[in-house]
Amino acid sequence: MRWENLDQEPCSLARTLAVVGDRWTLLVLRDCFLGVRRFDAFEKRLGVTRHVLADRLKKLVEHGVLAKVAYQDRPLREEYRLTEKGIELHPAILALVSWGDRHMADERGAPIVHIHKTCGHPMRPVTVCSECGEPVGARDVQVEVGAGWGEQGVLPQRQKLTGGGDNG
Amino acid sequence: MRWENLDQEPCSLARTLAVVGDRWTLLVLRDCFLGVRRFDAFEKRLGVTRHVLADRLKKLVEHGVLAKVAYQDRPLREEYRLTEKGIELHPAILALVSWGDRHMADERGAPIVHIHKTCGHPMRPVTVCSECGEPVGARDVQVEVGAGWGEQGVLPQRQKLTGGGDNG
DNA sequence: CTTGACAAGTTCCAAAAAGAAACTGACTAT
DNA sequence: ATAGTCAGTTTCTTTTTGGAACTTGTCAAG
Repeated sequence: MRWENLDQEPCSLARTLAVVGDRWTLLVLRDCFLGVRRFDAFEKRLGVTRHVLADRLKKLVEHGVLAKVAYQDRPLREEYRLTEKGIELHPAILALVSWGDRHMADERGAPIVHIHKTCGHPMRPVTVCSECGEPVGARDVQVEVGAGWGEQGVLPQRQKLTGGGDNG
Repeated sequence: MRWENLDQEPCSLARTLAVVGDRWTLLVLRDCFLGVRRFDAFEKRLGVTRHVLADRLKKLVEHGVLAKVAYQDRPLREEYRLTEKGIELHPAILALVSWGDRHMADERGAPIVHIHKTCGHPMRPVTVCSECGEPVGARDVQVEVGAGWGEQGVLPQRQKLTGGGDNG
């Protein structure tokens, strides 16, 4: 399968990865959440080549994750800002960061700390169920075919996840 | 910056992406959560080339996200199972899937539905603060340098995110 | 008027990675 | 003997990336 066809897959993860499933794209978005907006700033902070950066920014704009906004005329200069669609990637990025904090940090601990403004404390993200509000782990969810599935494939026979628990 | 140095960055997202920040790796993990364990099964379901699949599985094993477990001798056959470290990627994958359901689905809706076994309802993941339990959005968090930051860089001047709200 | 700086790219080439498809090795079934 | 299964490896071609220089429009200094 090729990258270009990934957004046709009957899988929301594949479709999401068609937009952000690239080594640089998520780092660009991380910087967007930190307030970076300009081409040069992305380049200096990320160490990505201008070539690739231009391509990734263009794709993010095409997918409506970023918007190009002029901040001066003569010469025309444009910066990149998160759209609402882009801002909604925050939970996903937060979850990836949290995993890295837990499993990839060195002995000094997490490189950056997230302060929850509402309560004022350093926080970790916790994933809960939208219906009952209880925390959700991998073993607490069961997957079923939904309306958008189509006819293309079939779910694999469910196996138990490693480490105990019951997955049907 | 090269892919190989990414896990040295003082950023948990970069370090996480050094492990899973690849177009195929997250799709492999998605299938792991669906119960897929064998080389052939991954290949058939993903449409990835055997070459790349072998490479990604090897890297996931090296990083301790998957474990290789023999399921028969003569001939030796091994399958890949999520470790606890791998299982903890579930919130991140769920968040990416949820974004895709919301922003990349066609008119028929989400391809697959997640049922929360504890309460029995179809669910979306909601990210809440570990300290106060309130939902957390991008505009509710403030980023500060933590103990693991080192001396390598500096946080950018914080800008307001697009679409209202106040980010200090 | 010429030079230099700034910002946001584009162009060019060599190197690395990915795609496609055949090949290997240790078996089992017919 | 022949074919099939499974988990890869090898070979070859195409695509993508990394690195670095070049372009365009404008302002400021000398």
